[in-house]
Parts: sequence; C-alpha cells; structure tokens
Amino acid sequence: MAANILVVEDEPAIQELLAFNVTQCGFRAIQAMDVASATAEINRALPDLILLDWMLPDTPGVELARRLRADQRTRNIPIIMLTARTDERDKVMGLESGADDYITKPFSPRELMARIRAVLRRRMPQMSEDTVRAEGLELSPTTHRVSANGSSLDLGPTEFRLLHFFMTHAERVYSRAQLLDQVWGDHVFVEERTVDVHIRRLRQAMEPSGLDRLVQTVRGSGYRFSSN
Amino acid sequence: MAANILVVEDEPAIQELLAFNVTQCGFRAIQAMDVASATAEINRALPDLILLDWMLPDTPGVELARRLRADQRTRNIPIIMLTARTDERDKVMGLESGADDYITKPFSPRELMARIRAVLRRRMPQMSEDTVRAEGLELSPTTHRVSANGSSLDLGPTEFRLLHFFMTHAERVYSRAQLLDQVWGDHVFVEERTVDVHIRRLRQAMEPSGLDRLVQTVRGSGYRFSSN
DNA sequence: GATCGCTGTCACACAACTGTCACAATACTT
DNA sequence: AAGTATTGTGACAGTTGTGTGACAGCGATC
Repeated sequence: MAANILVVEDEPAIQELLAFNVTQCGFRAIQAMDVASATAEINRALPDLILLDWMLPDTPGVELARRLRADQRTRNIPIIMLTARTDERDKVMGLESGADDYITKPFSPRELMARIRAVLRRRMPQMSEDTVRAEGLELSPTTHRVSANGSSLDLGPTEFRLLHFFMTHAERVYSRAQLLDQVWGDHVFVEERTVDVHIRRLRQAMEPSGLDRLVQTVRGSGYRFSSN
Repeated sequence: MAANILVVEDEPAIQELLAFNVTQCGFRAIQAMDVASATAEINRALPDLILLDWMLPDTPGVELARRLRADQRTRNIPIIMLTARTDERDKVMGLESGADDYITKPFSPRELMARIRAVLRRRMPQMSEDTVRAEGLELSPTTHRVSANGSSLDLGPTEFRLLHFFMTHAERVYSRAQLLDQVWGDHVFVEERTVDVHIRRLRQAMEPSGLDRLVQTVRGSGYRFSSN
C-alpha cells in the first residue's frame, strides 16, 4: 500500500530532505517546487497525501489548499502544511483553508513521519462489520479471531490471511502464483511450494473441528475453498 | 471522562445545534453526516450513545440501528432516533429496530438533553459516575483509581490511560500505532516499541490479581483486551 | 538541590513464524 | 504395472517479532 506523497517545497535542500525521509518510510515521493507544477502533478495522478509548504514562489500554499478543497476530485486528499511561522493565527488560517495537520520548521523527520502516518490512518479507516462467516467458520479481522463451530482456532499471521482470502473468495480455484500475489503480496518472491506448506498448516489447525475438508486441492491447478 | 455521543444528522444546521447542546451538557460530540461516516466513527471508537436521524442521504437510520443491534460489540450502545414524522407506525418501527428512545422534530434542546441523560442512566448506571467495570476490574477516571478483584492497583498515568482505553475498547485488536494515537495522542512522537514497555508495566501491575491475562498479544498485529 | 516517580529508549533474551528442502504419498499417464 | 508428475509431510535453520531488565533524562516535590 505504498502511498504516493506529493511534496511541494521550493527550497531544494528541504525538498531533498523531505523526499528522502518520505521514501525511507516506504512511500513514493513526487516532487514539485511550485504551485504550478504541483497542480500539473495532481492532474496527472491524484496523490494520497500532500506535503505543502506555506511560502512558494508563485502562489501561497494556503491558496492551493483552498483550491484543492473546492474541487470535487481533490477534496478528500489529506494535506499537511509546512511553515516557518509559529504565529497562532497562521495556524488557524492553515487549518481553516482545509489542511489536515500543520507542522512548523524546523521539524524532526520522525515527527513529520509520525504525522503523515497519523493522517493517513485517520483518512483511511476500515469499514464496518467485517466478520466473515461460512460453514461453521467465523473470522473477524478487527478482533483477529477465528472460530470453528464455536471453538476458537489458533492461526499464525499467514494462515490467518490465507483463510480470510479463501473465505472471501470461496468456490473459485486459485493457482499457487495467484495465492502468493493475493495473500503474500505481488512484490514478494517465495517458492510456489511454500503455499503447499501453509495450506497444510491451515488444514492442520482446522482438523480438530473437522473443517479441514473445506480447503481442497485441485490437482494441476491449485487450491479451492468450498463445502462440496 | 465525559460520555461520547455520536450525532448522525445530515442537515448541517441541526447537526450544529445538536452538537452545541450536547457539548454544552458536558458530553463530547462526534459528528457524522451519513451512515457511512457514522460506521467509520463507530469502528474508530465506540460511542456511549448515538443520536440517529431517521432520514439520511445514503441509508435509512433504522437500517443502521438494526445493524448495530446485530453486532455483538455495538449491541448495547443506546440509540435515540430523531425524526420529523409523527406517524405512530414509524415510532413503532423505530423502537422495534432497536432504538431506546424516540424524539420528533421540532424538539426543545432541554427535552432532548433530558432524554439523553435518562437513557444514559438507564443503560449504564455506572456511567453517571463514569466508572468502567469489566472482568473483576474497576476503573474510575474521576478518582483515578483502579481495583482488581477488590484490591487496588497502583498504575502510572500512562498505564492508567492504557488500561482505560482497553477496557472501553475490549475485544478489538489495536496496532502499536493506533494505541499511540489513542492513548498518547496524535501529536506525540515516540517509538512504537515504547508501547510494548508500557504493556509490560501494565501486565506487571495486574499480575498479583492474575488479571494480566486480559492483556493479550496478537503477534504481527498488536494488542487486545479480552477475557478469552 | 537532592530525591523520587515516571517516561522513553536501548540491548539482549526468548519465542514464534517463515521459507525451504528432502522424502513420502498420491494421482495421473502410458 | 511401471513410470512420471504432482502434492503431502516432517524437520530445520534463518528471520522476525515480542518480552524483559537496565538506564538516563525529566519534572515535580520536598
């Protein structure tokens, strides 16, 4: 879930520092030095968050923030304002113009990163009742619990994700490669046979409840979650 | 610690009016304009009471009420329905869907507040003294005291807030980052592992009473407060 | 200004999980 | 029936995540 972060800052040194830290934290940094190029970048692809300097060569940062808030498509993009000013009125102005958070220079990289993460977390909340039920199984991501016919199952993280995927994608057959993409992530490189091992571990955990039959092998194709 | 009241109302003017009155009475108002954002707020932190408008842009209020009643975690949250209708059948429907009380617009703020207090008194007697009880634990924010099975616990400020958060948000798993946000605050920057240390200190304090098992580790995800 | 309690951080110990392999068991093919 | 491809299984070592004790900084209190 590498979020794209647009960094709008005219001072090259600070721009570099920001980009470095942002990248370091696993986000993708898109750089812009003024409002004009920032607007161009935003039109090209909507970023997930914007780090916006207060003072910019062409237009004040607040002005950009206000414009983004007025536009339907960009209304919900979180904005963190950067400024050298500590004036309380400016802070109010920044937040009123639609910024989600506000940070004054000089700032510690760690503080900045923490704020970025906090804002992203706040803006991307999980959905409602996410408990999945099927065939006597009940799995809830929020409580991180699984129960089979009442008694609770003890699964490792990978088996948990695997079962969750299966329960939300029942009946259909998935190849080992597909399961690796979906459960492990596309960027991870592991042997396909590793899937077999985790399938086995999952079945083993489900065996006491007799529900291990739900995880079926489709020879030559992959695995399937089904009651038949 | 004042009760959190979630106000779900799409009309901005009424939303403001409600929030103002609720705040005036010493409660904390959390605002939502539709069922979707209300659901998000509920998942973020369980409110102590919900003021729910009948007509909402995305989904009928009754529908949300029904969903909340179906979920274990939200079953006991009191709901007061707001509506412009005076139709007797609607009243029945509202109460049948699980609402605790029902009030028709236009209403006097004083009447509304009276009903809120009445419902809170009825639904959570301990709420009037804002004491939280669970599993032999008793925590009182006002007196800043905790007791486990009768004998009092000696907690530091952070451990106290941590336990309070856990007790009011049982079952659900929270990541270290979420705990930092909720217990330390968004703007505080400390290492995630610091959470581990305070968890340990909390467990240590609860150990003599044997209640340290309530604070559970969910490997790879975070921590959870639960009796199972 | 010394003491005390609390906090955040670190280093290390310990435990759980992961991916991989070798080999056994099974299913298909000829 | 033998041979081949595919999957199941147990073991193992490296990796990652968590528990724990120690410690220094910081305010508050006296």
